[in-house]
Amino acid sequence: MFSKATEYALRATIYIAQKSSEENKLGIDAIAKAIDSPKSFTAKILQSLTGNNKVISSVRGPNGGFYITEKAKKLPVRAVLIAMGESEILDKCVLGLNKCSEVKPCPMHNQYKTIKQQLISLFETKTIQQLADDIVGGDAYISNKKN
Amino acid sequence: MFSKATEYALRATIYIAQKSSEENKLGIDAIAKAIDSPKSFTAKILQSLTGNNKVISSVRGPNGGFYITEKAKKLPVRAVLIAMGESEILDKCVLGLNKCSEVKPCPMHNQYKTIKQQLISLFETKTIQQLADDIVGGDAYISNKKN
DNA sequence: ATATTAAAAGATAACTTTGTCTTTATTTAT
DNA sequence: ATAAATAAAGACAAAGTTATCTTTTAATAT
Repeated sequence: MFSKATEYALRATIYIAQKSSEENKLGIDAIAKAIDSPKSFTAKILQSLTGNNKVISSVRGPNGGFYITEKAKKLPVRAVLIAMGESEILDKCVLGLNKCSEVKPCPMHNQYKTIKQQLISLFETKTIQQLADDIVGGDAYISNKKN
Repeated sequence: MFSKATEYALRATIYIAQKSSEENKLGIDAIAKAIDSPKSFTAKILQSLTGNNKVISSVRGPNGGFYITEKAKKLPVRAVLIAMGESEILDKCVLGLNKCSEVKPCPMHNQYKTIKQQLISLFETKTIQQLADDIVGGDAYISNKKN
């Protein structure tokens, strides 16, 4: 569904929300290892999330690293997609028609529409915080390792 | 959601189902023009659909072209995804975790699962014929042109 | 101030996807 | 048989994505 970059962005964001705080930041090595992603590529991706979009925060230097503010934890998961420029794919025509709409629907439109709405709603209502909490609570996992 | 190639494949298949028959085949020029896709690239894609997977049929030479059998029209839309090797994306973990499952769910899993099931069901139950009929009946469109 | 640490920024490479063009093979019509 | 039409096959090019490595900048600790 999403690009590798966005998958890593989602995993990294959730991991940072779960493990870090402003007092206890995470380095790129720890993050990449935990979410099983290529380190340098993940570093690049995190830059997309720390800019103006501001899903995660970072500081350089000793004891620096990545963390997420309490405020940002309350952002919907879709904020990550927006920061990665991949939010539109939730809303795109499944046949790739740019004219597809209520007045000129593609033959999949009407049935696909209701699924799309659920997708959008899911990414819009779920917060980063909630996902992190599921992991802390032992109800979900984010490890991708062999064991 | 899908690659350009798969979008073109879906559009081409639906168009062929709508406009052609074994007695009245469609050339690649007509198809590419109708679905607004790059001609040579579309030709390549159609080759993927005419092989063993056999969603569409073709014959070379004068009065040759592409068409679809009545039997193939009854295939689910997912047959096109399978032929294009993109059927798995309907079933993939949204965070890209290969370990994600009922017993070890990612934090999106439980809610995303129900949406995925609807997606799979949609592509599994809708047939190529049904989509083509919607266009013939004037209830749907497949043109991507400016007007 | 200086050294150290860690992210930011930039250059580049490998791979994949998208797209084009040319040649070949096959079918039909004459 | 030959010519013409058309898809199949193959080689290639352009663009985008994924990934790595090096250099720079900023923050902290000493």
